[in-house]
Amino acid sequence: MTVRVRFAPSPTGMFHVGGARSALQNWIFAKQQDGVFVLRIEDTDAARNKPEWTEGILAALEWIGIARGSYEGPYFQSSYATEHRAAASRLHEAGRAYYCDCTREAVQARTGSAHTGYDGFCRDRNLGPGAGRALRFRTPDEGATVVVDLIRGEPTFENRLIEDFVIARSDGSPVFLLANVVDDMTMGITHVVRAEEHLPNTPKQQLLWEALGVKPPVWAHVPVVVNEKRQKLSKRRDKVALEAYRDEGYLADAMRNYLMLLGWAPAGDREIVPWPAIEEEFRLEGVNPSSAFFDEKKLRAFNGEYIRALPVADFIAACQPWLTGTATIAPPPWQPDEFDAEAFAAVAPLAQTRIAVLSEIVPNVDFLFLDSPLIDEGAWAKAMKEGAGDLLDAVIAAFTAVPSWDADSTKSTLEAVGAEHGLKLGKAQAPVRVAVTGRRVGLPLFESLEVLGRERTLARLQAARLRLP
RNA sequence: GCCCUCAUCGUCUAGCGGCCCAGGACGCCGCCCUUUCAAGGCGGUAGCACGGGUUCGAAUCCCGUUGGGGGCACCA
Repeated sequence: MTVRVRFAPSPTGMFHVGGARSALQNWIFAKQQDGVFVLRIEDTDAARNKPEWTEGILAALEWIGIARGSYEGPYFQSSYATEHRAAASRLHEAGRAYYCDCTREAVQARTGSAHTGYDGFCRDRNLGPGAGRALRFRTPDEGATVVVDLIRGEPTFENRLIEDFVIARSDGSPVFLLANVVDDMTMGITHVVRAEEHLPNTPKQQLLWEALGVKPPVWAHVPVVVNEKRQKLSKRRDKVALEAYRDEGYLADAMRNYLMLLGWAPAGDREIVPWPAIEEEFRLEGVNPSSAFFDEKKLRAFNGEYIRALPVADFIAACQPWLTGTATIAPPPWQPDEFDAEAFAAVAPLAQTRIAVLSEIVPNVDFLFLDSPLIDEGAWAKAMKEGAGDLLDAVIAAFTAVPSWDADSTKSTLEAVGAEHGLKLGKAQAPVRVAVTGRRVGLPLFESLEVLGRERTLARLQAARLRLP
């Protein structure tokens, strides 16, 4: 029997990083088992559904390495309504489900609590279908349901504590618990790898599989990804959109590597691991059952490593979206025709070790493509202390006279000028850096000056000098 | 409240009875290198939640406590 797994997101307009992790885990598991990865869009909730959301899911999956065409689907839950309803009536006909006309208020009035579940009031009233009547699954009164889980062993649930839950609403439409099971059945799913938050649903679903006469799948509930407060990552309060990370300049390779290390570690003291090795070594059984904090600091470190490992040409190519702007990435501050690819290429290797996310490329190189640099006033105040004017005058004169405009020459020139003013190079370069780049920190100064050119350098130095007393 | 579940440095983890007075990584802190900042190199900081067992021996097994998380809809 071939292994079939599925990833079944509901379209919400953004792709949750936790979802990306589940998708990746499913994907790898399928690949290792020579199985099939099925994508199913759970679009039955109209409120959570827009056609373009689906495109977003496909694009996000593609970005992290799950390309369209390499998996089965996407299927849409909404197009299986017939199967869902058929299953519901089969369950009813078999006496495994019954109609119930209790309102939530009525149940609460009887049980006196909002959280004790349904009390089985309509179990034996033999109601037929009708307006205001939902279909409930009759759960066993005795015994226990044992969930076989690759990560958690065998969580066991006492059947008598499982309420008679609704499987079809009073308008006849199936509820998630049922639709999800029926879809998995019709798609021949053998292993369900999903987030731990679904564990409490599992006994109910397993009961449904059994009632429908099909052997339940093997489950694997991976731990949830949490925020710094150890709560499940939520789209409302946390940064969870994969797209947001992508647009900030996280590399897909770094992201997927990091995501896979949440709850799992390869053998040996390794963390940055090539994707093929992860695909080979990952084991669902080896996933740590406790929740994992999504640490953006560590993600950044990973990303920096991946950026530095890029051949320069690839690094330059990877920077393009931030150099031009895209539909979702803001354009840089310079005019498009002011961009000079040659100058950028000259400076790219210097930037490569200095940024952790690609979007940081912009503030590092903007001074090259702007008429005048964006001056950081804080940096200006700090660098332009008394004596800066004199120093700049001397630098302007010396730079004007330097025979050859290259990094070595400007460096030794500034060194000499600085010495005359009793300043070491570290101090002397500060005012020049701010005058030319607008910032206190940045790429190596003299290399930057070389690329900028003598005229533009001098012009900026003079402009800065004019601002000084 | 009920059900389920989890528990090694701040964080992600290695460890699956002796190799561990617990290893790696991120972070943080020093030092070196150095034209700023990075990168790189070197060093440091910090942990087996607690209490009982089991065992010659426990981070590793069992029980309990505490703490955290998830779930309890005619949402998915």
